[in-house]
Amino acid sequence: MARTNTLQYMILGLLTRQQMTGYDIKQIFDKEKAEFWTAPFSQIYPELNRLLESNLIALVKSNDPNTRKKTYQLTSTGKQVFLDWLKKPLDPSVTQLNNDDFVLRLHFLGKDQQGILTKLLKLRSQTLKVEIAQLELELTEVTSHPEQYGRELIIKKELANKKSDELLWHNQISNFS
Amino acid sequence: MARTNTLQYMILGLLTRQQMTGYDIKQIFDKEKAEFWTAPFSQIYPELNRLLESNLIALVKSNDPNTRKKTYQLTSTGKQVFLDWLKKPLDPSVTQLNNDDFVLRLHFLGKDQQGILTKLLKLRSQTLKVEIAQLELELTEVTSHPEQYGRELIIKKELANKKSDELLWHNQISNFS
DNA sequence: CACACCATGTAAGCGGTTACATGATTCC
DNA sequence: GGAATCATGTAACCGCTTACATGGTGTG
Repeated sequence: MARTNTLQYMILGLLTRQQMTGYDIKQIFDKEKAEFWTAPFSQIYPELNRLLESNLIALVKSNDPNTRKKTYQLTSTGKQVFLDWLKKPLDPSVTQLNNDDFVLRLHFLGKDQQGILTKLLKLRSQTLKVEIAQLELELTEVTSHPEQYGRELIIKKELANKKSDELLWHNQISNFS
Repeated sequence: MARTNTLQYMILGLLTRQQMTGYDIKQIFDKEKAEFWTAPFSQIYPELNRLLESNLIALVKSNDPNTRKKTYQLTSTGKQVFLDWLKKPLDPSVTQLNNDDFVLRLHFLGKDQQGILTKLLKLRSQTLKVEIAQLELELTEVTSHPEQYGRELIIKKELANKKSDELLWHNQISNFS
């Protein structure tokens, strides 16, 4: 899924909710895994140290001196970097939004950010329409090849999913306005 | 997506259709990309040489001596290795089948392999039912957290997709019997 | 006192991406 | 004759997985 260090933004995103340890982050990844993301400790801890190094997060001073726990919080730079990432698809130069990038961002949006939310839904909806048109074409082609029956089923499945998604986001947008 | 050298099986699968060059394989990957798979030349060519080394594929002797083209065909060992991979989820010890593994296999199944096809559809359908039940639970939990509105939408989307898939495979199985 | 869980890491290896390199053939 | 396409590779890098390593805390 990942291309440009997605884990970094997932961690920053979780830290916008509240301060956490690496262990806490792993718990949340595991719990919310099915919908979007997972990562092992061997990826999380080094990443936290890199984020610390580049001042996107900072250690929370503990009042308990005998704990090994390292609790992290966002710095103001970190907040900004996360927000920039969140809004990146809304840049005018970006004309499409794939499912992974979409879901990753959606995960961190609440009803309070309805502006960004609506724009992302619209962009994703638009991308889906293009993809649906493309798949309709592929479907008409593949039905003339009975030996590719499995592939035909895959296209039908993908089409059904994308149509269902498009309808869901469309209705969501209507709810807001 | 891949865990245990999936590319290897994709190449073998394509070569069950007909003999091909590495260049041909890339073309097909690009054309059928949306549904399942893609790979750059830098991955394909080394993989072909590895497959050649382990005698799963063989060079087709060319009657044109001045071409650089290398056309490959499956060996009998290669055919067997591919079939074993295709049927692996049908092993009694395997009780679930994720979407990636399912789609990858489905892609190479025609109406002539209805036996394997039906079994794979049933296994996938069964896995989906479990995942749907899990997501229903998560949905009731998340609705009490209005700040996680985005996550709620993701769960709704995933639920709709999985229910749609389950219905599609269910109907497919009925068609066959 | 054992077992589960809390808590933080390092090392090796592999699959996949991006960039680089080379040269033939075909079509306008 | 230039551009697109055919055709086959190598090298460097990076993210991710698996395995390994260590030790504290809480509960039955």
